[in-house]
Amino acid sequence: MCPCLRAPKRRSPYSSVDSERYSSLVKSVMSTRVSSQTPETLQAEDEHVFGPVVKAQAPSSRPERRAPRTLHPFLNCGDVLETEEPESGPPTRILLNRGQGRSSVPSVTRILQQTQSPEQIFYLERWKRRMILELGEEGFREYNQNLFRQGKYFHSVLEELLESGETWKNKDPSETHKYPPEVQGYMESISHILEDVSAVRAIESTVKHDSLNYLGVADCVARFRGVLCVIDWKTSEKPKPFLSNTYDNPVQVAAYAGALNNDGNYKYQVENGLIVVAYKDGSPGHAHQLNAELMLENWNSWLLRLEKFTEQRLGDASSTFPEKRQEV
DNA sequence: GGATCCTTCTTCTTCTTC
Repeated sequence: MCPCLRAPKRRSPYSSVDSERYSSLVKSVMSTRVSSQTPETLQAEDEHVFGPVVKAQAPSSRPERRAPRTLHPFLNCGDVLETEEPESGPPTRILLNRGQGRSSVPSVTRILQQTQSPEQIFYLERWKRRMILELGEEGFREYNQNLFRQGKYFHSVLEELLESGETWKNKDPSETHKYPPEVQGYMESISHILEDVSAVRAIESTVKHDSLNYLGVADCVARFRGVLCVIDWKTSEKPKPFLSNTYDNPVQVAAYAGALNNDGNYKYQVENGLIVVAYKDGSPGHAHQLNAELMLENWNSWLLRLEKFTEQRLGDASSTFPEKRQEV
C-alpha cells in the first residue's frame, strides 16, 4: 500500500478508543512493563541514577582511541610448534606466587575493572541502585555473596572433574547428588559442551606476559572440537545466547591467551578462545568460540585497556606524588 | 597469624501497529 494512503490513519490511532472502558487493561499492561516501582521509588532512583550520568559522560569529551598506540603481537612467532608438545601428561597448574612484591604486576581483572567505559559504569551503577532498592543494602550484599559463592563452587567442581578426566554424565548419581542443586544444575547445563572438550593442558594456571607485564589465572586450556583454546567458565543468572551478551569476557580471554603465548612457562601457542556460560536451572549452556580473527580483535581491545590503565596509573602517580612531598 | 592477591558476578530500553 502506498504510504501516503496510510498516513492519515496514523495521525490519531487512539482517538476512537474508549479509554474509560479499557483503562484497567491499560493499567495492567503498563504495570507489567514497569514492574512494581512506584513514582516515589522511581524518583528516588532517578536522583541516584541521573547523578552519575553527568560524571559518566564527562570523559567522552576526550574521545576514546580505537587503536592501541603500540601494537604487540598476539602470537609469539617463535619456533615452537604446539603440536610438538605432548598432550597426554597431567594438566599444568602454575600457582599464583603470592606476595613477592607483585603489586607492581597488575592482573587482568584489576585492569578490566579500572578501565571500564563510562557507559559500563553507568549501567552497572544503575543496576546496583535498582537492586538495592529492591533488596536493601544487606539483601544486595547477600545476593552478591551468593553469586560469588556459586561461581566459585562451580569452578572447583569443574576443576576436579577435568583433573580426574571423568565426565559429569558418567559420574555415579550418588556422587553428583552430594552437590547443592545449583551446582548440579550448572554442571548439567554444560555437560553437552564438556563432551567436546579434550586434551586438557592447563587448569587454573597463572599466565604472565613477559614483556607487557601483566598476569592472570586462566580457567582452562584444552581442545574444543579439536582446536586449542583458552577456556573461561561462567555462571549466569540471565541467558547469554550471543557473544555480545558477555561484555568484557572476550577481552579477558584474549588477555589470558596473549599472556600465555608470551609466557616462557608454556611451550605452545593458543589461537582461539572459548567462553562457556552455565545456568543453574540446568538449561543448555552456551559455548561462544572465538576464532583467530575475533581473538585478534579482542587482543587489540585489551592493548587499549592496558594502555588506558598505564596512563591512569601514571596520572595518579604524578597527581599524588607532589602531595606526598608536601606532606614531608 | 594477618594482610593481600586473583577470582568468583553484576550492564546493554524503547517506541508503537498488522
